[in-house]
Amino acid sequence: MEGRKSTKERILSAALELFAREGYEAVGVARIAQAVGIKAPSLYKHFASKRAVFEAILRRMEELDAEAAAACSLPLAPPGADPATYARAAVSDLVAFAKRQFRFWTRDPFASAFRRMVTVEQHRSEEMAALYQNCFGTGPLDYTAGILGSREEAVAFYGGMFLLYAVHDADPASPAAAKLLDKHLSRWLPRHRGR
Amino acid sequence: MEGRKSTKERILSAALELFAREGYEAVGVARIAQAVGIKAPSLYKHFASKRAVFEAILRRMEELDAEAAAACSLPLAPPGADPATYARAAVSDLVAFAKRQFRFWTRDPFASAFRRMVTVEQHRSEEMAALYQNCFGTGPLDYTAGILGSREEAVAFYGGMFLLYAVHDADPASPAAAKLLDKHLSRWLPRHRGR
DNA sequence: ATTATCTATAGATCTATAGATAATGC
DNA sequence: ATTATCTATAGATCTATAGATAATGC
Repeated sequence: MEGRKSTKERILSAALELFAREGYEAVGVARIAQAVGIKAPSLYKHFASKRAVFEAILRRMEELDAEAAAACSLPLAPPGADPATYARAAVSDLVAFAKRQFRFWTRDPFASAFRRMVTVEQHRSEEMAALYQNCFGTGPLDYTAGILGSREEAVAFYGGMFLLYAVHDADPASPAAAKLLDKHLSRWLPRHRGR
Repeated sequence: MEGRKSTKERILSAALELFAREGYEAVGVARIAQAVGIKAPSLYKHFASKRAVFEAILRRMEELDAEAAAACSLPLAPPGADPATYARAAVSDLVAFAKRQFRFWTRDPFASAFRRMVTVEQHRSEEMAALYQNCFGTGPLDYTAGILGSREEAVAFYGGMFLLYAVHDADPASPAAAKLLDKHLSRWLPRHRGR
Protein backbone atom coordinates (compact mmCIF):
# COMPACT_ATOMS: atom_id res chain seq x y z
CA MET A 1 0.00 0.00 0.00
CA GLU A 2 2.33 2.73 -1.33
CA GLY A 3 3.34 3.42 -4.87
CA ARG A 4 5.42 6.52 -5.32
CA LYS A 5 2.32 8.57 -4.56
CA SER A 6 -0.19 8.00 -1.81
CA THR A 7 -3.69 6.85 -2.75
CA LYS A 8 -4.98 10.29 -1.79
CA GLU A 9 -2.55 11.92 -4.22
CA ARG A 10 -3.45 9.48 -6.95
CA ILE A 11 -7.16 10.22 -6.45
CA LEU A 12 -6.46 13.94 -6.82
CA SER A 13 -4.45 13.49 -10.02
CA ALA A 14 -6.87 11.02 -11.60
CA ALA A 15 -9.90 13.16 -10.72
CA LEU A 16 -8.27 16.32 -12.06
CA GLU A 17 -7.40 14.67 -15.37
CA LEU A 18 -10.96 13.33 -15.75
CA PHE A 19 -12.56 16.64 -14.70
CA ALA A 20 -10.36 18.43 -17.27
CA ARG A 21 -11.55 16.13 -20.07
CA GLU A 22 -15.21 15.68 -19.24
CA GLY A 23 -16.14 18.27 -16.62
CA TYR A 24 -16.87 17.77 -12.91
CA GLU A 25 -20.53 16.70 -13.25
CA ALA A 26 -19.89 14.25 -16.08
CA VAL A 27 -17.35 12.20 -14.09
CA GLY A 28 -18.63 9.63 -11.58
CA VAL A 29 -16.67 8.63 -8.49
CA ALA A 30 -16.58 5.09 -9.90
CA ARG A 31 -14.54 6.37 -12.88
CA ILE A 32 -12.09 8.15 -10.60
CA ALA A 33 -11.75 5.06 -8.40
CA GLN A 34 -11.23 2.83 -11.45
CA ALA A 35 -8.43 5.11 -12.71
CA VAL A 36 -6.75 4.76 -9.31
CA GLY A 37 -7.32 1.00 -9.14
CA ILE A 38 -9.76 0.88 -6.23
CA LYS A 39 -13.55 0.59 -5.88
CA ALA A 40 -15.72 3.67 -5.50
CA PRO A 41 -16.58 3.27 -1.78
CA SER A 42 -12.87 3.14 -0.88
CA LEU A 43 -12.52 6.69 -2.15
CA TYR A 44 -14.66 7.88 0.76
CA LYS A 45 -11.94 6.84 3.23
CA HIS A 46 -9.78 9.60 1.68
CA PHE A 47 -12.37 12.29 0.91
CA ALA A 48 -15.70 13.07 2.52
CA SER A 49 -17.43 13.56 -0.85
CA LYS A 50 -16.87 14.01 -4.57
CA ARG A 51 -17.09 17.76 -3.99
CA ALA A 52 -14.29 17.51 -1.40
CA VAL A 53 -12.03 16.03 -4.09
CA PHE A 54 -12.72 19.06 -6.28
CA GLU A 55 -12.02 21.45 -3.42
CA ALA A 56 -8.77 19.65 -2.57
CA ILE A 57 -7.72 20.15 -6.21
CA LEU A 58 -8.34 23.90 -5.87
CA ARG A 59 -6.32 24.06 -2.63
CA ARG A 60 -3.52 22.01 -4.16
CA MET A 61 -3.32 24.33 -7.16
CA GLU A 62 -3.18 27.34 -4.85
CA GLU A 63 -0.15 25.81 -3.11
CA LEU A 64 1.53 24.87 -6.40
CA ASP A 65 0.90 28.36 -7.78
CA ALA A 66 2.31 29.99 -4.64
CA GLU A 67 5.49 27.88 -5.04
CA ALA A 68 5.73 28.70 -8.75
CA ALA A 69 5.14 32.39 -8.04
CA ALA A 70 7.88 32.45 -5.40
CA ALA A 71 10.37 30.90 -7.88
CA CYS A 72 9.16 32.59 -11.05
CA SER A 73 7.43 35.83 -10.33
CA LEU A 74 8.37 39.11 -11.85
CA PRO A 75 9.18 41.75 -9.23
CA LEU A 76 7.72 45.20 -9.72
CA ALA A 77 10.02 48.23 -10.25
CA PRO A 78 12.15 48.90 -7.16
CA PRO A 79 11.25 52.29 -5.69
CA GLY A 80 13.63 54.96 -7.00
CA ALA A 81 14.88 53.01 -10.06
CA ASP A 82 15.40 54.93 -13.34
CA PRO A 83 12.03 54.51 -15.11
CA ALA A 84 13.34 54.26 -18.71
CA THR A 85 16.09 51.76 -17.92
CA TYR A 86 13.76 49.77 -15.76
CA ALA A 87 11.05 49.71 -18.42
CA ARG A 88 13.47 48.17 -20.97
CA ALA A 89 14.69 45.63 -18.46
CA ALA A 90 11.15 44.94 -17.36
CA VAL A 91 10.05 44.00 -20.91
CA SER A 92 12.93 41.51 -21.27
CA ASP A 93 11.98 40.11 -17.90
CA LEU A 94 8.36 39.93 -19.01
CA VAL A 95 9.31 37.86 -22.05
CA ALA A 96 11.29 35.44 -19.88
CA PHE A 97 8.46 35.33 -17.36
CA ALA A 98 5.92 34.61 -20.12
CA LYS A 99 8.00 31.67 -21.36
CA ARG A 100 8.18 30.20 -17.84
CA GLN A 101 4.46 30.66 -17.36
CA PHE A 102 3.68 28.97 -20.68
CA ARG A 103 5.97 26.09 -19.82
CA PHE A 104 4.36 25.75 -16.40
CA TRP A 105 0.76 25.76 -17.65
CA THR A 106 1.48 23.35 -20.54
CA ARG A 107 4.14 21.00 -19.16
CA ASP A 108 3.47 20.64 -15.46
CA PRO A 109 0.92 17.79 -15.47
CA PHE A 110 -1.12 19.18 -12.58
CA ALA A 111 -1.07 22.78 -13.83
CA SER A 112 -1.89 21.73 -17.40
CA ALA A 113 -4.88 19.63 -16.35
CA PHE A 114 -5.98 22.35 -13.93
CA ARG A 115 -5.92 24.95 -16.72
CA ARG A 116 -8.10 22.71 -18.91
CA MET A 117 -10.45 21.97 -16.00
CA VAL A 118 -10.96 25.65 -15.16
CA THR A 119 -11.51 26.34 -18.87
CA VAL A 120 -14.36 23.82 -19.06
CA GLU A 121 -15.80 24.79 -15.67
CA GLN A 122 -15.59 28.56 -16.18
CA HIS A 123 -19.31 29.13 -16.83
CA ARG A 124 -20.61 26.87 -14.06
CA SER A 125 -20.29 29.44 -11.26
CA GLU A 126 -19.16 32.97 -10.47
CA GLU A 127 -16.27 31.48 -8.50
CA MET A 128 -14.95 29.49 -11.49
CA ALA A 129 -15.46 32.46 -13.83
CA ALA A 130 -13.37 34.66 -11.51
CA LEU A 131 -10.67 31.99 -11.19
CA TYR A 132 -10.49 31.56 -14.97
CA GLN A 133 -10.21 35.30 -15.57
CA ASN A 134 -7.61 35.76 -12.82
CA CYS A 135 -5.43 32.92 -14.07
CA PHE A 136 -5.86 33.11 -17.86
CA GLY A 137 -8.00 36.09 -18.91
CA THR A 138 -8.10 39.64 -17.60
CA GLY A 139 -5.60 38.77 -14.81
CA PRO A 140 -2.53 38.22 -17.04
CA LEU A 141 -3.83 40.82 -19.55
CA ASP A 142 -3.93 43.57 -16.93
CA TYR A 143 -0.61 42.51 -15.43
CA THR A 144 1.01 42.64 -18.89
CA ALA A 145 -0.63 46.00 -19.67
CA GLY A 146 0.91 47.41 -16.48
CA ILE A 147 4.43 46.39 -17.55
CA LEU A 148 4.09 47.27 -21.25
CA GLY A 149 2.34 50.51 -20.35
CA SER A 150 -0.36 49.88 -22.97
CA ARG A 151 -3.52 47.86 -22.99
CA GLU A 152 -3.41 47.38 -26.79
CA GLU A 153 0.17 46.21 -26.65
CA ALA A 154 -0.86 43.78 -23.92
CA VAL A 155 -3.71 42.40 -26.08
CA ALA A 156 -1.23 41.50 -28.83
CA PHE A 157 1.42 40.21 -26.39
CA TYR A 158 -0.71 38.13 -24.07
CA GLY A 159 -3.34 37.33 -26.73
CA GLY A 160 -0.78 35.39 -28.75
CA MET A 161 0.25 33.48 -25.65
CA PHE A 162 -3.36 32.76 -24.71
CA LEU A 163 -4.10 31.48 -28.23
CA LEU A 164 -1.05 29.24 -28.12
CA TYR A 165 -2.39 27.47 -25.01
CA ALA A 166 -5.31 26.39 -27.20
CA VAL A 167 -3.00 25.46 -30.10
CA HIS A 168 -0.89 23.44 -27.67
CA ASP A 169 -3.93 21.54 -26.39
CA ALA A 170 -4.82 20.44 -29.93
CA ASP A 171 -1.57 18.40 -30.00
CA PRO A 172 0.13 18.49 -26.59
CA ALA A 173 3.08 16.32 -27.70
CA SER A 174 4.08 18.74 -30.47
CA PRO A 175 6.67 21.46 -29.74
CA ALA A 176 5.11 23.68 -32.45
CA ALA A 177 3.13 25.88 -30.03
CA ALA A 178 6.16 26.51 -27.78
CA LYS A 179 8.33 27.37 -30.80
CA LEU A 180 5.67 29.72 -32.12
CA LEU A 181 5.49 31.33 -28.68
CA ASP A 182 9.26 32.02 -28.72
CA LYS A 183 8.98 33.73 -32.10
CA HIS A 184 5.93 35.64 -30.97
CA LEU A 185 7.60 36.91 -27.78
CA SER A 186 10.79 37.85 -29.65
CA ARG A 187 8.90 40.72 -31.21
CA TRP A 188 9.03 42.46 -27.83
CA LEU A 189 12.76 41.99 -27.24
CA PRO A 190 14.90 45.15 -27.61
CA ARG A 191 17.03 43.61 -30.38
CA HIS A 192 13.97 43.01 -32.53
CA ARG A 193 13.80 45.22 -35.64
CA GLY A 194 10.67 46.25 -37.57
CA ARG A 195 7.50 44.18 -37.68
CA MET B 1 -49.66 26.45 -29.37
CA GLU B 2 -47.24 28.84 -31.08
CA GLY B 3 -45.16 31.56 -29.53
CA ARG B 4 -42.91 33.36 -31.92
CA LYS B 5 -40.71 30.26 -32.08
CA SER B 6 -41.88 26.68 -32.33
CA THR B 7 -41.42 24.40 -29.33
CA LYS B 8 -38.70 22.54 -31.24
CA GLU B 9 -36.79 25.82 -31.75
CA ARG B 10 -37.22 26.76 -28.12
CA ILE B 11 -35.88 23.37 -27.03
CA LEU B 12 -32.80 23.89 -29.22
CA SER B 13 -32.11 27.38 -27.82
CA ALA B 14 -32.72 26.42 -24.21
CA ALA B 15 -30.59 23.28 -24.48
CA LEU B 16 -27.75 25.16 -26.17
CA GLU B 17 -27.69 27.84 -23.48
CA LEU B 18 -27.67 25.21 -20.72
CA PHE B 19 -25.04 23.05 -22.47
CA ALA B 20 -22.87 26.20 -22.86
CA ARG B 21 -23.05 26.95 -19.12
CA GLU B 22 -22.86 23.48 -17.61
CA GLY B 23 -21.77 21.05 -20.31
CA TYR B 24 -23.84 18.43 -22.14
CA GLU B 25 -23.60 15.67 -19.51
CA ALA B 26 -24.38 17.95 -16.57
CA VAL B 27 -27.73 19.07 -18.01
CA GLY B 28 -30.74 16.79 -17.60
CA VAL B 29 -33.64 16.74 -20.07
CA ALA B 30 -35.90 17.86 -17.19
CA ARG B 31 -33.89 21.11 -16.95
CA ILE B 32 -34.22 21.74 -20.67
CA ALA B 33 -37.95 21.01 -20.57
CA GLN B 34 -38.41 23.31 -17.56
CA ALA B 35 -36.65 26.17 -19.38
CA VAL B 36 -39.08 25.67 -22.28
CA GLY B 37 -42.11 25.35 -19.99
CA ILE B 38 -43.02 21.73 -20.66
CA LYS B 39 -42.41 18.44 -18.84
CA ALA B 40 -39.47 16.19 -19.74
CA PRO B 41 -41.42 13.45 -21.55
CA SER B 42 -42.98 16.01 -23.93
CA LEU B 43 -39.50 16.77 -25.24
CA TYR B 44 -39.40 13.28 -26.77
CA LYS B 45 -42.21 14.24 -29.17
CA HIS B 46 -39.74 16.68 -30.77
CA PHE B 47 -36.45 14.80 -30.47
CA ALA B 48 -35.70 11.08 -30.31
CA SER B 49 -33.15 11.50 -27.50
CA LYS B 50 -31.10 14.01 -25.55
CA ARG B 51 -28.23 13.26 -27.94
CA ALA B 52 -30.46 14.12 -30.91
CA VAL B 53 -30.95 17.61 -29.43
CA PHE B 54 -27.17 18.06 -29.31
CA GLU B 55 -26.81 16.87 -32.90
CA ALA B 56 -29.58 19.20 -34.08
CA ILE B 57 -27.64 22.07 -32.47
CA LEU B 58 -24.55 21.09 -34.48
CA ARG B 59 -26.55 20.96 -37.73
CA ARG B 60 -28.24 24.26 -36.96
CA MET B 61 -24.88 25.92 -36.36
CA GLU B 62 -23.58 24.54 -39.66
CA GLU B 63 -26.50 26.18 -41.46
CA LEU B 64 -26.10 29.47 -39.59
CA ASP B 65 -22.36 29.47 -40.30
CA ALA B 66 -22.94 28.77 -43.99
CA GLU B 67 -25.33 31.77 -44.14
CA ALA B 68 -22.88 34.00 -42.25
CA ALA B 69 -20.02 32.84 -44.49
CA ALA B 70 -22.02 33.63 -47.64
CA ALA B 71 -22.71 37.17 -46.36
CA CYS B 72 -19.41 37.82 -44.60
CA SER B 73 -16.63 35.77 -46.02
CA LEU B 74 -13.39 37.16 -47.32
CA PRO B 75 -12.70 36.19 -50.95
CA LEU B 76 -9.22 34.99 -51.79
CA ALA B 77 -7.01 36.94 -54.23
CA PRO B 78 -8.50 36.92 -57.74
CA PRO B 79 -6.16 35.10 -60.15
CA GLY B 80 -3.86 37.62 -61.93
CA ALA B 81 -4.35 40.49 -59.43
CA ASP B 82 -1.30 42.62 -58.60
CA PRO B 83 0.08 40.87 -55.49
CA ALA B 84 1.30 44.01 -53.62
CA THR B 85 -1.89 46.02 -54.16
CA TYR B 86 -4.01 43.03 -53.33
CA ALA B 87 -2.06 42.30 -50.16
CA ARG B 88 -2.71 45.83 -48.84
CA ALA B 89 -6.39 45.64 -49.71
CA ALA B 90 -6.58 42.14 -48.31
CA VAL B 91 -5.30 43.27 -44.90
CA SER B 92 -7.94 46.01 -44.69
CA ASP B 93 -10.54 43.45 -45.67
CA LEU B 94 -9.18 41.08 -43.03
CA VAL B 95 -9.63 43.73 -40.33
CA ALA B 96 -13.23 44.33 -41.39
CA PHE B 97 -13.83 40.59 -41.60
CA ALA B 98 -12.37 40.07 -38.11
CA LYS B 99 -14.76 42.70 -36.69
CA ARG B 100 -17.76 41.01 -38.29
CA GLN B 101 -16.63 37.62 -37.02
CA PHE B 102 -16.17 38.95 -33.48
CA ARG B 103 -19.58 40.56 -33.59
CA PHE B 104 -21.13 37.34 -34.86
CA TRP B 105 -19.56 35.06 -32.23
CA THR B 106 -20.29 37.45 -29.34
CA ARG B 107 -23.64 39.06 -30.25
CA ASP B 108 -25.62 36.46 -32.19
CA PRO B 109 -27.27 34.55 -29.32
CA PHE B 110 -27.03 31.15 -31.00
CA ALA B 111 -23.44 31.65 -32.21
CA SER B 112 -22.33 33.04 -28.84
CA ALA B 113 -23.79 30.13 -26.87
CA PHE B 114 -22.45 27.66 -29.46
CA ARG B 115 -18.93 29.09 -29.07
CA ARG B 116 -19.11 28.67 -25.30
CA MET B 117 -20.56 25.17 -25.65
CA VAL B 118 -17.78 24.01 -27.99
CA THR B 119 -15.23 25.58 -25.63
CA VAL B 120 -16.47 23.52 -22.69
CA GLU B 121 -16.97 20.34 -24.76
CA GLN B 122 -13.65 20.53 -26.64
CA HIS B 123 -11.88 17.79 -24.68
CA ARG B 124 -14.78 15.34 -24.62
CA SER B 125 -14.14 13.86 -28.07
CA GLU B 126 -11.91 14.09 -31.13
CA GLU B 127 -14.88 15.50 -33.04
CA MET B 128 -15.41 18.38 -30.61
CA ALA B 129 -11.65 19.06 -30.45
CA ALA B 130 -11.52 19.33 -34.26
CA LEU B 131 -14.61 21.57 -34.32
CA TYR B 132 -13.14 23.86 -31.66
CA GLN B 133 -9.82 24.15 -33.50
CA ASN B 134 -11.50 24.73 -36.87
CA CYS B 135 -13.80 27.44 -35.53
CA PHE B 136 -11.65 29.19 -32.92
CA GLY B 137 -8.09 27.78 -32.82
CA THR B 138 -5.77 26.72 -35.62
CA GLY B 139 -8.53 27.30 -38.23
CA PRO B 140 -8.70 31.11 -37.97
CA LEU B 141 -4.98 31.25 -37.10
CA ASP B 142 -3.97 29.50 -40.34
CA TYR B 143 -6.47 31.48 -42.39
CA THR B 144 -5.07 34.74 -40.98
CA ALA B 145 -1.48 33.59 -41.52
CA GLY B 146 -2.30 32.98 -45.19
CA ILE B 147 -3.53 36.54 -45.67
CA LEU B 148 -0.89 38.28 -43.54
CA GLY B 149 1.81 36.09 -45.07
CA SER B 150 3.31 35.35 -41.64
CA ARG B 151 2.48 32.91 -38.91
CA GLU B 152 3.93 35.16 -36.19
CA GLU B 153 1.96 38.13 -37.42
CA ALA B 154 -1.14 35.93 -37.34
CA VAL B 155 -0.44 34.87 -33.72
CA ALA B 156 -0.46 38.53 -32.64
CA PHE B 157 -3.44 39.47 -34.84
CA TYR B 158 -5.76 36.55 -34.16
CA GLY B 159 -4.40 35.92 -30.65
CA GLY B 160 -5.68 39.30 -29.52
CA MET B 161 -9.07 38.57 -31.00
CA PHE B 162 -9.19 35.12 -29.43
CA LEU B 163 -8.30 36.55 -26.00
CA LEU B 164 -11.01 39.19 -26.34
CA TYR B 165 -13.66 36.47 -26.75
CA ALA B 166 -12.69 35.35 -23.23
CA VAL B 167 -12.62 38.94 -21.95
CA HIS B 168 -16.06 39.48 -23.48
CA ASP B 169 -17.46 36.39 -21.75
CA ALA B 170 -16.36 37.72 -18.34
CA ASP B 171 -18.89 40.58 -18.78
CA PRO B 172 -20.97 40.08 -21.94
CA ALA B 173 -22.98 43.29 -21.45
CA SER B 174 -19.87 45.49 -21.46
CA PRO B 175 -18.66 47.02 -24.76
CA ALA B 176 -15.06 47.07 -23.42
CA ALA B 177 -13.92 43.94 -25.28
CA ALA B 178 -15.33 45.13 -28.62
CA LYS B 179 -13.70 48.55 -28.19
CA LEU B 180 -10.38 46.95 -27.30
CA LEU B 181 -10.72 44.76 -30.40
CA ASP B 182 -11.13 47.84 -32.62
CA LYS B 183 -7.97 49.37 -31.19
CA HIS B 184 -6.14 46.08 -31.51
CA LEU B 185 -7.10 45.58 -35.15
CA SER B 186 -6.23 49.20 -36.03
CA ARG B 187 -2.59 48.28 -35.66
CA TRP B 188 -2.86 46.38 -38.93
CA LEU B 189 -4.53 49.17 -40.92
CA PRO B 190 -2.28 50.90 -43.52
CA ARG B 191 -2.71 54.32 -41.89
CA HIS B 192 -1.32 53.03 -38.62
CA ARG B 193 2.15 54.41 -37.74
CA GLY B 194 4.79 52.78 -35.53
CA ARG B 195 3.88 50.42 -32.77
C1' DA C 1 -57.34 11.58 -37.09
C1' DT C 2 -53.29 13.51 -35.62
C1' DT C 3 -50.41 15.91 -32.60
C1' DA C 4 -48.78 17.74 -28.15
C1' DT C 5 -49.00 17.40 -23.73
C1' DC C 6 -49.45 15.12 -19.23
C1' DT C 7 -48.80 11.41 -15.18
C1' DA C 8 -46.77 7.25 -13.94
C1' DT C 9 -43.06 4.44 -14.06
C1' DA C 10 -39.33 1.07 -15.69
C1' DG C 11 -34.60 0.47 -15.66
C1' DA C 12 -30.04 2.35 -15.40
C1' DT C 13 -26.75 4.99 -12.96
C1' DC C 14 -24.92 7.88 -9.40
C1' DT C 15 -23.45 9.37 -4.53
C1' DA C 16 -22.80 7.80 -0.27
C1' DT C 17 -23.19 4.57 3.83
C1' DA C 18 -23.14 0.08 6.48
C1' DG C 19 -20.80 -3.54 7.83
C1' DA C 20 -17.44 -7.39 6.88
C1' DT C 21 -12.59 -8.57 5.98
C1' DA C 22 -7.75 -8.07 5.40
C1' DA C 23 -3.47 -5.56 6.27
C1' DT C 24 -0.50 -2.55 9.18
C1' DG C 25 1.42 -0.55 13.45
C1' DC C 26 1.96 -0.72 18.35
C1' DA D 1 -6.25 -1.06 17.54
C1' DT D 2 -6.43 1.31 13.43
C1' DT D 3 -6.66 1.80 8.66
C1' DA D 4 -7.79 0.55 3.87
C1' DT D 5 -10.22 -2.08 1.23
C1' DC D 6 -14.21 -4.81 -0.30
C1' DT D 7 -19.45 -6.27 -1.24
C1' DA D 8 -24.06 -5.00 -0.75
C1' DT D 9 -27.31 -1.66 -0.93
C1' DA D 10 -30.26 2.56 0.19
C1' DG D 11 -32.04 6.50 -1.85
C1' DA D 12 -31.82 9.99 -5.34
C1' DT D 13 -31.71 11.17 -10.06
C1' DC D 14 -31.58 10.47 -14.96
C1' DT D 15 -33.18 8.89 -19.75
C1' DA D 16 -36.79 7.14 -22.02
C1' DT D 17 -41.37 4.73 -22.75
C1' DA D 18 -46.42 3.61 -22.03
C1' DG D 19 -50.71 5.05 -22.05
C1' DA D 20 -54.28 8.62 -20.95
C1' DT D 21 -56.10 13.23 -22.09
C1' DA D 22 -56.66 17.54 -24.35
C1' DA D 23 -56.12 20.44 -28.47
C1' DT D 24 -55.85 21.06 -33.51
C1' DG D 25 -56.83 20.18 -38.44
C1' DC D 26 -59.59 17.94 -41.88
